[in-house]
Amino acid sequence: MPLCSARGVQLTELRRQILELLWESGRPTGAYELIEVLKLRTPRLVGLPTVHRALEFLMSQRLVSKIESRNAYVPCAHPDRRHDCLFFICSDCGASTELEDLQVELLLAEDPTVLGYRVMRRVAEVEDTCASCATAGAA
Amino acid sequence: MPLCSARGVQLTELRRQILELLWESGRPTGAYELIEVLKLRTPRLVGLPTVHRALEFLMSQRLVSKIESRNAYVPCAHPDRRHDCLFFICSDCGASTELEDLQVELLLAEDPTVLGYRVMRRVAEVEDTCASCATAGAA
DNA sequence: CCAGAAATGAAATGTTATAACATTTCTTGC
DNA sequence: GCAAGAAATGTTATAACATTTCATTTCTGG
Repeated sequence: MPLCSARGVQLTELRRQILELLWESGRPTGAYELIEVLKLRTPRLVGLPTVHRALEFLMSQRLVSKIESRNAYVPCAHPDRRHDCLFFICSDCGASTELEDLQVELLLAEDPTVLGYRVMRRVAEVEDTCASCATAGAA
Repeated sequence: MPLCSARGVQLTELRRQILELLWESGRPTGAYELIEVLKLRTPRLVGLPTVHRALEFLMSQRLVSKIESRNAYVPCAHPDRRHDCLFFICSDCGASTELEDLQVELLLAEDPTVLGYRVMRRVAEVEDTCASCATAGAA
């Protein structure tokens, strides 16, 4: 059974399309860039708020994450599980890797309760050149 | 010996003033808000690029960190040591707490090298209501 | 004092996100 | 089927955050 109908929400055409674009892109992609690509593929013109609403929906369903340090969005590999990922972003090519790290998850979950925080949202991002870009740069 | 002169850089009047404001504010503060407060205190009118340049300088000296999920800035408690902090941000009152967490630091530093990343920049932010706001809300 | 470097000022523009309201589309009970 | 309500989308305007560009001032070392 499709994930969205199981949750009682709709993965509409637009939302599905945006999610697809994010998977195809392979790197964190901004809302404006998504609009540009949509222009090339569909007859209708999609407005910026519409895209943001779709992204917001996709994030609420854990199908997409926002990379805060880039103001960009990436598809999430594990929408079925509630967990937090660590994102690695290459400052050179912009590619990102999602790492499921149980230790980081645990730490980010436990420390704040000591401080009196109950946690809803976690952001963990790391940036530098990835292996292939570092190799290319050294050559 | 003052930290900045020891490093061969200048903590000018403007930079010092902005750093002070951040300490006084007690919560992540945006560039536009800083300008507003500066208006009230100094005769001269400070432009947005000027503020961003000052913030950039302060960040380069590890005197200030940017909270990416808020587009806001906080003073850094440990400018003398190169390390990474975890920030807790209250979604209610907006207050932030800086936590020096060696475990998180270690994890964020080691995982990426496995993936072929060399790390320069790390972002770790956690958000939810702090203890006092949670208490106030429950009452 | 002078020359060069560093820092700041000012105007315009770029980028990202949201508010407010109208319209359309999709269900759902009848 | 069809009306009523909910959900989603369209549209315009505006808010919020950041950078480019170039001119001017201030500082610093010789």
